[in-house]
Amino acid sequence: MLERIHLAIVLEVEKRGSLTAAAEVLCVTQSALSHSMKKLEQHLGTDIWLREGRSLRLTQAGQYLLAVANRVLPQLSLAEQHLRQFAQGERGTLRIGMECHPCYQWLLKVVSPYLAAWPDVDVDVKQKFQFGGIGALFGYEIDVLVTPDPLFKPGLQFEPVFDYEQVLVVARGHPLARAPYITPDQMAQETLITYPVAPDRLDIYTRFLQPAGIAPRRHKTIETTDIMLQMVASQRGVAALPRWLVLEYAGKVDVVPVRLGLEGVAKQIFLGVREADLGTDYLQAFIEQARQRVAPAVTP
Amino acid sequence: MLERIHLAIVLEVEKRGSLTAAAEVLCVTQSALSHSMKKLEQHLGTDIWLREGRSLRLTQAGQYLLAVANRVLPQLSLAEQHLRQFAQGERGTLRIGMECHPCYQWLLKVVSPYLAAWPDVDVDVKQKFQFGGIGALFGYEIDVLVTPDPLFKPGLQFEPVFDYEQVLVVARGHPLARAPYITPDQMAQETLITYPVAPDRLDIYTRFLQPAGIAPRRHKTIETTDIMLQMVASQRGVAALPRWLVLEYAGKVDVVPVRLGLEGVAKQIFLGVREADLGTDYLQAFIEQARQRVAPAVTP
DNA sequence: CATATCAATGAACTAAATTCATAAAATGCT
DNA sequence: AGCATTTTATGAATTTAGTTCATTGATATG
Repeated sequence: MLERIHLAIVLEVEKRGSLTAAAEVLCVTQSALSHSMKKLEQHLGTDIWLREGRSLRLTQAGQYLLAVANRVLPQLSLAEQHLRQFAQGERGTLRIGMECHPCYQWLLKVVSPYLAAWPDVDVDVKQKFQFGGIGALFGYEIDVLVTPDPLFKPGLQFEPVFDYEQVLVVARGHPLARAPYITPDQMAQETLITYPVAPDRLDIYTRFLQPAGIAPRRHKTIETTDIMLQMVASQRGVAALPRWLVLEYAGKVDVVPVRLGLEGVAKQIFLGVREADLGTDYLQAFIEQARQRVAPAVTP
Repeated sequence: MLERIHLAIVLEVEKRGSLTAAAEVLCVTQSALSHSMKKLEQHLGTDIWLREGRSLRLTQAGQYLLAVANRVLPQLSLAEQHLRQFAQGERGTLRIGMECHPCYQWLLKVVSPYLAAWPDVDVDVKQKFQFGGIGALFGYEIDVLVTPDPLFKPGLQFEPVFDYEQVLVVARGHPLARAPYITPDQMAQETLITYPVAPDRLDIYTRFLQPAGIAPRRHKTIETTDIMLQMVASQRGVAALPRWLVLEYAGKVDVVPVRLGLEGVAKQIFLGVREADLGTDYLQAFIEQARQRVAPAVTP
């Protein structure tokens, strides 16, 4: 079989001019090279070199083999280099899962400096998971989960990366727009617009309406934040979003945030990872990057 | 070191789904594969597979390695296939040396069917040699020498491929055009046009003029056959060429052949090769092709 | 013409790969 | 649930392959 060593020998002999010199570079004896190549020649049924006195001259087959060596050997050493980068966590694909719709805006701000700092790492963002975000993490579908619901299970590690307040968003002209805060019963007359997820995963239900036994007049779902806010601005309904996100849109869309209840609804976003991956440099670096961006930038 | 076998294992495990199945295909035991890959993993410092129960799932590094395998392995097997073709003389470059200017026309007729029959063989034609045609053959500059002057030396083999008559070419309106043959003394008044080679390699000198102690009035040299015949047609001189070549040009240029002396000058063209190369299929095939074209085609 | 250098070669040796035997874990089947 | 089967991992034994050593023959070099 044609092996890597044969290509290396042909290349090195051509570079150094003799078997003896090549042997030195390859850290074996001249005899070893002679035996190796003789075996290859027997296997192929053709000589690689013409033996002219005490020097070697490539045959046509040898010249071809040299061309192959020049082409293939760099591919192998590059592959090894890349694999070593994988080993040291300097290269890979970071697959991020999102279980928190509005966090996308925040994620973009984390990802862009991260990509600059880790040129050999690709980032992939996924939003749909067959068995939920935790399942995707366990099943190696994703490497990081961005979620407001940490689930402390063995093998996983969750870490809070930022706190924010979930608020009600209403149009500037809305009757509730000037209230310091709203009470659950005030929602009974409103149309609520949310992302299309189960109500038990929406804080406005679990932490505001359900405890008071109130339901909104109507409930519509919309996928994208932009359209959702357009709808709110045009008085088609109200929505619940992070305060920082509302403030970011303040200049573009005519909406205002209102506190949910006297105390407000406080939230945390967590980054979940597999404990086994904690040694991976580029993953650690991502968590670090996310932590630094603890206060989401707000355009006043 | 990353070896061919490692790539083969990764590829085959992915194709068959298990180490055990791959081992069977690769004709070794499952244990051997397990040991091999463990060693590679230790060398690289990263796992190739995630061991999940009794099945293997590629890690990111593993997926990369698979991609490398898919790219590199075909290159290696193609290289082996080509080398085996070199070995069996089914592939190579046939470097032809020419020591006989007018033979070029003949060569083209041999080469074109040859190339069609041997698609994996390249043909290269050379006309200048530092140490003469024989030297080029010995020095592996060329593989075949087309020459009218065989030199029977040990290690070389010459074979006649065709006979022809060297004739004088004169314009149709030339005084000698109607003679059945010319004598050396008739040349004393003529301008002789030849290829630019030493006179002792021109038959008209060595076998016609010199024996009679005659020299032509003038001697001009021209590189190409076409121009040479144009010159002859326009009465600027006479030339010596193979009869078949003159007949080929008969339709296009107004020249006629005249025998040199009563007996004419008979010539043979030989193909010279190194004896060591006689086993090479594509070389043998070339000689065979040349032999079949023993009578140069003549357009009447 | 002596000396040094280089490739080839056979035998001895060494290291590496492979097998064998077996364990541990997990899947599938009754 | 329990048993048979399948799969990977592992340590020791074995075999194979590769390497070195010692030497020869050929050929440049001074």
